[in-house]
Amino acid sequence: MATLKDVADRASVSMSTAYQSLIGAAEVDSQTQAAVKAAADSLNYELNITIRDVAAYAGVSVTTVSYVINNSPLIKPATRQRVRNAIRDLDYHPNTTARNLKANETRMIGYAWHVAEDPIRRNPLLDLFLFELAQCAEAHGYHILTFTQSNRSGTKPYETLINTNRVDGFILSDVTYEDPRIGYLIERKVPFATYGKANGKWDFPYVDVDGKRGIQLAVEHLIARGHERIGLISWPPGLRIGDIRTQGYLDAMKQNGITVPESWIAYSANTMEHAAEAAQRILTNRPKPTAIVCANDIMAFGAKRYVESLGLEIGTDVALTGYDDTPVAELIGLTSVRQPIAAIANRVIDLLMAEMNRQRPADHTIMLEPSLIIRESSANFRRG
Amino acid sequence: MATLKDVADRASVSMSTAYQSLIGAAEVDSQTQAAVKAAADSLNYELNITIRDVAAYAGVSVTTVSYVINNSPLIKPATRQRVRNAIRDLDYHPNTTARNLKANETRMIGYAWHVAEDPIRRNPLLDLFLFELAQCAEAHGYHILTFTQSNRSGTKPYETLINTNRVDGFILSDVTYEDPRIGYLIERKVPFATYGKANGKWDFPYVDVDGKRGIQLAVEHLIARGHERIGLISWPPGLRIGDIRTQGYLDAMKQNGITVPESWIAYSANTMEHAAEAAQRILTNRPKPTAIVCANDIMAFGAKRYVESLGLEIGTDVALTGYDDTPVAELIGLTSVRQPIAAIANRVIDLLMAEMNRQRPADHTIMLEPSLIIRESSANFRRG
DNA sequence: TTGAAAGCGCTAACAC
DNA sequence: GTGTTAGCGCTTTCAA
Repeated sequence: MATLKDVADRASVSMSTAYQSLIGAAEVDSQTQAAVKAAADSLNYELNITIRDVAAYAGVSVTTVSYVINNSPLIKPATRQRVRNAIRDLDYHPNTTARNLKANETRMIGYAWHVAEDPIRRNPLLDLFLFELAQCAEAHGYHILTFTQSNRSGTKPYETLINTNRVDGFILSDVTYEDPRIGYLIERKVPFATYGKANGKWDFPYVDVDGKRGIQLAVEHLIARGHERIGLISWPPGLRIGDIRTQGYLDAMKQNGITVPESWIAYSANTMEHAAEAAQRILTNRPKPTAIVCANDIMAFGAKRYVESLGLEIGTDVALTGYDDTPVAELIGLTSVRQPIAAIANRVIDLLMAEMNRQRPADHTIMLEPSLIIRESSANFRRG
Repeated sequence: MATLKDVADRASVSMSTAYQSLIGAAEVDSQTQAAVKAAADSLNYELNITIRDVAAYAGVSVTTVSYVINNSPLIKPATRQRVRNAIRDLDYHPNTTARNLKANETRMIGYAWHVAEDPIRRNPLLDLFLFELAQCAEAHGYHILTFTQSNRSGTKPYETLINTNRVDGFILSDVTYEDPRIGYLIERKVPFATYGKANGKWDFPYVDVDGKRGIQLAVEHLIARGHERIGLISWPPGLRIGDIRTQGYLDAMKQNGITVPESWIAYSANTMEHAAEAAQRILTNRPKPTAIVCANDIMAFGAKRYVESLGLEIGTDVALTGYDDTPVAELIGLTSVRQPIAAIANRVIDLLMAEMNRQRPADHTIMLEPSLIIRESSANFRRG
């Protein structure tokens, strides 16, 4: 392949003129432009500025240009300036692929989220999380490659991406207790960091949010508002996240000296209908509970439906809290526990960056605090 | 850098044994393993199977291996099989970066969505859309690079990605009337396809959903249910998408011989509060409208709030329809217009693939049909 | 039908 | 401080 210099030489113009001509700049008269274009054609040259063009333009070697690009302190200021000017004049941008080949890296981070067949198990916070993730990654010179992963695909998509050198590392979310991806990535020695903790047997960097604390915030808020008979709707025992939230409720109640009869707790599948039934079971207690804490926003929504079907008012007759602070919580004025999405993304990227530099910090398991967003659903308690 | 063959020679074992030893296979006795590892160490070799290792293992040249990888018909079946075995035995995977450098492509597609400061303008369907996008791209051997783009960033992020050879093309969504990204990409001759139409002056491939038709579906459904006095809540005129939906309503009413007084139409900003006020304005008409069509789900939610505050029942006293079929619509039983997300993603990727092969089909502007998801909010009409 | 070798654009050891 | 040059792993022309 010919270079820009070859074209310039053949057309008997400066490299600058050749470049200007090829980009069709108005500064160059049309006759010269035509001559240069003819020269380029005859050499079968297509405009594509490389490090060699910059070197030729600046009258230095490619090494020098490379050093300038990479901010090496070796280069004399005058030379550096000359190269910088060349880079500017030719609008040069280093080719990432070539760099990556040389460095054997991609500066790409793989991320997949779960798409369940169950439509209710969607990912309402994906837009926020992914945006933050991408932003943090970009701040470190990386980009996010989003790929697909069905429920049954296991480690396959990860394998492929690693084997074809598509990514340097991964961010995982929706981590399960015995997540096969974690074992696999550890074995393959591929850097990764997760949002969510696993079983504790593996040692790997993760960020988690204190789910116990989240529920405690909700319970304590209700107690402060004067509630004492507080029910709980949560997932049936066995699910890590559900167990943690249930425990948070039990702990908070105990700490406040409230004895919880079994009938204040109702387990529910993750649908409005089941949650509505769960609310019904709780509210048949006498005396009737005045508040219900829910393990997520969907369940809270179901509970709300049931309460309103009784002709009672949410926030006044029965207080309600959710979890996750999904858009629906804002919409229906539901007090909900918010996870610090931006902070999670930041920290998990930080952890991954450390992994990729093969320097795992001592504190590579990070626990973040949730916060309670108070809305109308728990605002005004009319003491019965 | 030494090759696997060098290591095998130094340890006086076969390449197969050398490979097995280095991956720590149980089949190789520990003494041999140690010897091979020592040889690798002394050569400063790190296991990394390249096309040259495969060639050496199969006793052919790299050219032959390359041909096999790329399914060239030139290779004799026996040779092909030998190479295939070598690839299998060494678990070889071609390095994508090297291929990309050679081919001057990345097999990456850039995609960014809008993240507005306004939290209500979130992207509740991103999880679906992005998943479908990634899936279709992967079927073509491409991956999605998600990057960030604030409201004010204009074409900058696109520029950077192009200049650094990060992507081969783009998918755009949230396209505005005079979207600067479109002009820029056309000028730079970078392949792209959009979800959403622009002003019509530019010629580029896009997929759009017939918004007029969507509203018509809603109106016709309501009329079929016996409604005649049907109001509309939409964005104030001037927004492309809003204007289309408003027009859909006007057309459908006209086609059904219903004259629409101005007071049946209320414009609203995209919040529940404004939509509630809009609903109020509509419902002060006498005789009172029995149904309200909304330009999106958020507005429908606001309208629902107002209707219920009147002690009226949605679906029985006042029918309501939304648009977008966001998760909230399902949750509250809102009849809503659904865009065919999977089909959109499929078609837009198809269009982009064609662009990247520099072969734009004649039908490169595609209009897809929405569908109406009927739920309780328009289910039972009690004729006044 | 297969192989030798040039080269994609870049980095960095080594030489001067 | 700067230049020469050998690769990174792959594809592909040209030759045999």
